[in-house]
This record gives sequence, structure tokens and C-alpha cells, in this order.
Amino acid sequence: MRPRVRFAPSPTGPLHMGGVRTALYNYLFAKKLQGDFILRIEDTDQQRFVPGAEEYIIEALRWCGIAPNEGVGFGDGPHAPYRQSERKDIYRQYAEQLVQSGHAYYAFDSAESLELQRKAQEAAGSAFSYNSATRLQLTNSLVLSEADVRQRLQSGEAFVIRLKVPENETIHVQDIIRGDVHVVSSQLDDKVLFKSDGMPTYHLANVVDDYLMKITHVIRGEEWLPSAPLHVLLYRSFGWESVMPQFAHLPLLLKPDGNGKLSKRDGDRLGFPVFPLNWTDPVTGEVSSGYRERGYYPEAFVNVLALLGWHPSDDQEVFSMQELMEKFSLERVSKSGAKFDPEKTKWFNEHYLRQRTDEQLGLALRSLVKNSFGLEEDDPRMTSAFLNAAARLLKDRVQFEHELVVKGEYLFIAPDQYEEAVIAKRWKPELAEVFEAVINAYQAADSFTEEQAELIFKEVAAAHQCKPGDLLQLFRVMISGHGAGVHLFGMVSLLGKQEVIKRLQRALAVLQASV
RNA sequence: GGCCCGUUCGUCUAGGGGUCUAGGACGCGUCCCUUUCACGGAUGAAACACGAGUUCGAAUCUCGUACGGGCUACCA
Repeated sequence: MRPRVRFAPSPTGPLHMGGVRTALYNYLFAKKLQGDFILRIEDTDQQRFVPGAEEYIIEALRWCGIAPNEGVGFGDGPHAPYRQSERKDIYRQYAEQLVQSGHAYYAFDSAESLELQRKAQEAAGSAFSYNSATRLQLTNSLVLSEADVRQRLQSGEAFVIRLKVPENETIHVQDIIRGDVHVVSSQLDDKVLFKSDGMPTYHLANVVDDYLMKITHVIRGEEWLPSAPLHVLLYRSFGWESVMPQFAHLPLLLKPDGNGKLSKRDGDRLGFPVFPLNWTDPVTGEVSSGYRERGYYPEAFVNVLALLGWHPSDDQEVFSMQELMEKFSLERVSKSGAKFDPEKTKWFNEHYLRQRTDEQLGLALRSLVKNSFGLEEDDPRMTSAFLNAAARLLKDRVQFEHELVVKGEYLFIAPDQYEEAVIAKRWKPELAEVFEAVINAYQAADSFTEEQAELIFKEVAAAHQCKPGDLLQLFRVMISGHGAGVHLFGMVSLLGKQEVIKRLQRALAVLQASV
């Protein structure tokens, strides 16, 4: 049977990278088995709804190359709508059905009165639970007369519908990742299925929709494991046990240091993004940075995420989305939480950057250069020949594309400062005439290839009884301003005869003036 | 507190009773390459939480302890 899986986020804010990983695993699982992957928006909490969050989720998935074939933002399918707020009427009907069959009941206790009970119990050193032990002392259709209940409902009194959890049964959840997980039903409470605001809770909506949308596998975060038995109970109560999906609860993403779930705060504190894309809080205006805007490639981001909790049996670390689709399996997902390591993400980005061609990086460099230095389109430095060559020179020393202009600024802009330490160590006034000779020799050169430029330089050095080693770093500083950088004669050749001569003359003037 | 889940180098992990003097990757150290810095190559330090048990033999199985995490809302 072709699997059908879903990613069902709540639009309560930007999608966290843990959420992206859940989406990714669902997607990979579906693709591997030629199944369907659905995006369903679980917006049943009216209080926590955040405008823009849904659009963010869709854009984030797009950026990562995770494409649902059904669902909000990706073209509806046969089970539309895929937004739970638009399916509101469905849930009431199913909740009522459970009441009719005796698996659920109406409860009229106010949130405040329950809170009071909870506090009282807590003060007494135990915990309050709305369950088989307490339900008969509370205000619900189990204790109220039928007439009373009808009267309350008709008068519009606020009510919720709660699941009547059986008293002493062992509930088993077969989890693909964790095996048999079981709990005694007395530990569960009579969870609210239908809220007084007319919306279902996650538990009801999730189970009903998974059933209606013919979901075969529920792949979600470990935070849902404790409520999985409740969901099993729901399937049973509905009589849907034979089509109940299989469960797979994914290990959590943990903070890089210390303990606990990875949170936005950790990113701020340690300086790495926890979101795929930038997010601007609609209320505070606060911006949280995203991987995309920080210059990460989606391939790198996805690759890292894939390996956080999953690993094939061999030593492969670099995977394209295609390879992930072929190799992924839930059986190889680990059980324990994974601490996120921002460093490794950088390494992956570096790796993917190295795989780009000079042309691709040259193209990236074009807009970077235009923005940073304001070069005109007809500037000789904006030709693809120049940009591609510059990219080739810089490629092995950056992790991100945006570093190309930072580390390669001197390829575009002549330096106006010369690294002090090198000057202090290497510069001697009598060297001026050597560099004058270099200028003259370059002036006379008819070819200015990398090899030619190097050959000429070394000939001049030899003619002045200088070891090239004594001159090279100085030469580099005069050309670029820095004592370290891209391949020297590659840079010289790229800049071209006139520019190099100009820079040398200027450097000589500055150096001689400063002595 | 209760319930559930977990525990191999700093981190991600391989490992499914003997092939483990525990492998790979990131990070870190050293060396080589390079008359720069990187890249690349080589190499090193670095882990089976602890205690019992099962077994001829345990990182691998069982139990306990410790530690960590999750859940415990009319949030998802």
C-alpha cells in the first residue's frame, strides 16, 4: 500500500528547524515509497494564532525543497480543505458521535473551577486529574440527569466534550522507532476533545483528520509520545482501529550546550539561527534570523537536518535530496535526542559551496559586488570572465557566498592601507628601486598571464640579488593591503597589468612618504 | 511529584554476543603540500553512565541505580 503521511504544524509562529526536520522525514518517507505527503494546518487554537505564520511555513518548505503534493499552499487535493479552522463543522459531529456511543461526555465545569481543584490538590501534595476517579464528583453528563444536560445545552451554557477513558486497561502503542510502548489507562485523564469555543482540541482534530485523509503513518516529534495512547483510545472508540495509522515518534532536537529542547533563545545566545528563514514578529517587530538569510544553502541545511536523528549504516555524510529519498528509512532513526551542532552546519555549507562551479559563484559574486561596491554593469570587473576568475581564486577560502566580497574585496577595490606588521618586518627603503624595476618590467610585458607575471617578477628579483621570498609578501601587501590572501600571481594576472602597476606605484608612494 | 522515553569520543553517529586494542564525520592538535592564508593529504588526542545478572564470552541481552529529556492545559 502506498503510504500517506502528513506534516501538521500549528501556525503559532515561525517554523522551528525541528519542525522542518519532522516535515523532511515525512517527505523522505513518502517519496521513498512513492506515497503522498500532505501539509495540513492545525489552527484550532484561536488564541495562539499568529498572522503570517502559515505563509512562513509554506515558504520555508519551498526553500528546503520539501514539496507536499496535497495541502495548504501546494494545491488542494481530494480531502480539502486542509486547514482545520475550515473543517470546524466536521469535528463537532464526530465528538457528538462519541458521546452517543458512550465513549465521551459533556462536561460543564468551568476552567476556573477546575483550576481551583488543581491548586487545592497541589497544595495537598498530589495532582488533580479529571479521570475515572474524579469524574463522578464533577459537573458532567455522567452525573447530571438527561433532562438537566439537555436543558444546559439548550440554554447555551458553555461545555466541553471529554473522552471517557476506561478505568484500568493497558493501552499499547506500537511505535516504529520505539517498539511497544504501553501505559495503564488510569494514568490518562479524560482529555477535552471539543472545546467550549466550538473548536476541537489537537487530539480530536488530529485523529479525525488522519482518519478522513487516510493517513497511514503518523511521523511526529517525541513530545507527542505521551498522548499517543490517548490517540489509540480515540481510534478504538471510533471503531477505526483497523485503519489506525502506524506511529513513529522522532527524537527531539536539543540545545548545543547544556540540556533541554532547542529553542529560539539558544540561537540568540550562541549566534546561530533556529529558523529556516528570517521571521519578523508581527507584534514586537523583532527579527529572528534564518538560515537562508545567513547565507546557507538549502542543500546544506537539509543535509544537516537529515543527519540529526537518522543515519545510514555506511559512512556517507553528504546526501542530495534525491539520495536521501532513496536511503531514508524510519527503522534507522535513532531513539535519543540529538544536540544540534552549529559548526557542522557551516562545514556542510562550505562543502556545498566548493561544489558550485566558478560560473555559479561568479554569478553570485556579481550581485554581491554590485551591492557592496556599486560597480556599474559596464565595469570591466563586472564581466563574467573577471567575476568567474575571482570566484575561482576565492572559492577555497570561504564558507558562505557573502564572504566572497569580504575576503575578496581587494580584487575589486584598491587598498588604501597596508598591513602594518608586514610593512614593519619587510619594508626597507632600498627595496623601492626593486619594485620600480618590477613596474618597468611589467610595463614592457606583452603578456600578463599568471606564469608570465611570476616569471617577470622573479627575473627582476634575481637581477637585484633579492630572494623572491623576501619580496613576495611585501608585494602581496602592496597589491592587496593584506599579508595573506588568494594566490598571489593569480590575483596579479586577474587584476591586469595596468591595475597592478597603478597599485604598486601608489603603494610605493605611501611607503616612501611614511618613512 | 506522577507517567513515558532515552544514555557509545566535546558534538552527530557506526555498532544488533566473539571480526571492538570500538569505525566515520564535525571540531581540536601535529606534520606534509603551499616562499601567504586557505584548500587538500597524513596523523594524533578523544567514548561504550554506573552496578549486578545471563553467557565460555557483552558496547551489544535482562534487571536495578544514576543522569538527561518529554508530557502532565478547554496549547499544539
